[in-house]
Amino acid sequence: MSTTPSSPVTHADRFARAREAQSVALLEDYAELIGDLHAEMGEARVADIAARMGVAQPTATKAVSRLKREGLATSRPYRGVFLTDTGTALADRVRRRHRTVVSFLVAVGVPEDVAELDAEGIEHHVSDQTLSAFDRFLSAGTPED
Amino acid sequence: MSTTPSSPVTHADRFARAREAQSVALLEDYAELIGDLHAEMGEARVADIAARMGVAQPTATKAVSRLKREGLATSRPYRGVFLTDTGTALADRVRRRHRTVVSFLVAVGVPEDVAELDAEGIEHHVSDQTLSAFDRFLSAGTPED
DNA sequence: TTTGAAACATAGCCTTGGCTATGTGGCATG
DNA sequence: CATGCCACATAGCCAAGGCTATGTTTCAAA
Repeated sequence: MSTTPSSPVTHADRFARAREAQSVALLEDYAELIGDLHAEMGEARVADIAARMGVAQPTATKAVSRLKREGLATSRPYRGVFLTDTGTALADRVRRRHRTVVSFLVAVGVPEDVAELDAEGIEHHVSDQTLSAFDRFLSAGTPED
Repeated sequence: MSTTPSSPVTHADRFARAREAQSVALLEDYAELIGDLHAEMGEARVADIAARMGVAQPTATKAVSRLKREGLATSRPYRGVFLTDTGTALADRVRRRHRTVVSFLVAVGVPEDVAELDAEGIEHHVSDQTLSAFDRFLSAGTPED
């Protein structure tokens, strides 16, 4: 009664969604990073992935396995890691979303370094609809751009 | 140039912080929920906690154990769960932050239901500085309030 | 061509946060 | 006052995402 049981979206639903988002967050980050490494140095080595993510090398290896299992990346032993088309699309989408979130936070008065820090966590929970709102806010706020 | 590698705050640092935030996120949610249940029904039973969080009952029990271990809650077997002063303070802080985030999202054009959904994940990654910016934005945007 | 260091893989362990199945305590009701 | 049901606890399992320690490849340099 107190929880408006007739509501289509329950408290529990929201938590379930947040849990879901969190479970794909790391995959998104790894995919984006691999894309960045390819752009910056022409290839993505496990050692570089580990260094950039701030994790031990076996942790990066395990993450790559998960990416492969999800169809986002490919790799052969002792060679670099490559994104599949799906993985590349994901990386691009994540990168764009990240930039939008950071720009948006800065636009509403968050210091750049703080925006960069917070965006890393926030971005994974920003739905398409919210992202659109951010985009609209940005284009409305910078007509002289 | 896209990732400003010369920055004192590295890519890895940001991920570490996001990981940190995620590890306390659930504790925050459980604490807030227990506070809500006390406010709504005078007590917080494990069964209600589980139902609201959308998890099985043993999962809620385990979460309560963690809360107790962290000094946020107390409980005796087969009795309700109670927040400590620290837990209450945390719950209040989380609740206020949640409301601010939702209000802010709505203020920038996100539909209410979507704001509610996204806030559940976003709020845990909003730093004090970013929260202040949201507050400032809200008071600036509603001078007639 | 050998070899040694760096890069990578693998094994095995931990914690967290889910789950199901099953044991136990508390309390209302017959 | 007995007993059955519901609430809760406990045991044991799983996957994810960390870690260290230790094999295995690769490659460049001697």
